[in-house]
Amino acid sequence: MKIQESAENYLESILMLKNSKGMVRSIDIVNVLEFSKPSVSVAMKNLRENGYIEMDADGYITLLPPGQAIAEKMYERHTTISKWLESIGVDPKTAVQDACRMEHVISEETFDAMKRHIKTCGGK
Amino acid sequence: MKIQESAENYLESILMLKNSKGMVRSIDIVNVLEFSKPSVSVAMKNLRENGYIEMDADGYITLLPPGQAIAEKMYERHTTISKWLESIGVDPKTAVQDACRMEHVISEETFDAMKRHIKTCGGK
DNA sequence: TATATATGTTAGCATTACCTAACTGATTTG
DNA sequence: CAAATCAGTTAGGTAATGCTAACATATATA
Repeated sequence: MKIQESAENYLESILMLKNSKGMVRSIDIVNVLEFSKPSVSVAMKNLRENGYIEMDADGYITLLPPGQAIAEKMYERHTTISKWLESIGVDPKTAVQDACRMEHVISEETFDAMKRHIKTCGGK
Repeated sequence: MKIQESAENYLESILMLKNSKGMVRSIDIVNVLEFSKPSVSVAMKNLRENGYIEMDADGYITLLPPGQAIAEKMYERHTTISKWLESIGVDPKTAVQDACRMEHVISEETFDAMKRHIKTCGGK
């Protein structure tokens, strides 16, 4: 199973929720992503069946190593890109929205180049 | 009909083909995008039915004003982003690939900010 | 206790966007 | 001229990703 854009997004959301409130259930993902409960339920089932997450009897979700790796990668891209967009004058809300799309479509090489560029060129 | 990412891509390809070789038929799009003939045929049918393109009896394609506008917008994004990525050290082939994805997902506001940023900051 | 609320699931559907198989019709070529 | 090639289409299929309806449970509350 090649990891899909939507799966990357769910994993990233799980990590962000874990960071912000410790424990994560499907309903929390429903609330942040604003997808329907069934959509999230099915997505979690897929992530579970493919070894990206684990769920205990109460529905609490843990990222397994492969899921954690993807989540962290997306999270780094997200924060880097959205902060950079803000620094060059994009409205914070738009910056987050656009970072959310860009983070899934760029190559490793492009992201590395962007990081180097931001370091030398900053938001100036 | 809200314009879809794939439609944006087809329209952009039509414009690029028109620029490079004057006349455009479906088969030319098949060759550059490497999609199947039926996929392109159906996509052209949709663009035709929604007033983005026109086709003469011989299958030669013309961009109608709404299609032209979208094509030009995507083309500008494409060239701006891919050149910028190259300028910050991304391999030309990767730069084009990534620009091809990014151009469809960013907002007007982000693209404008990127253009301003490139002007002041260049590739340095 | 009866009901309401919260969480999660299954089943079935819609859309987007690609695919292959099989066809038509026109033109080119041996 | 017969056969091959080229361009395009129609029909039907698949995968990803969302949706609603309906239902199962568990817990909280009037």
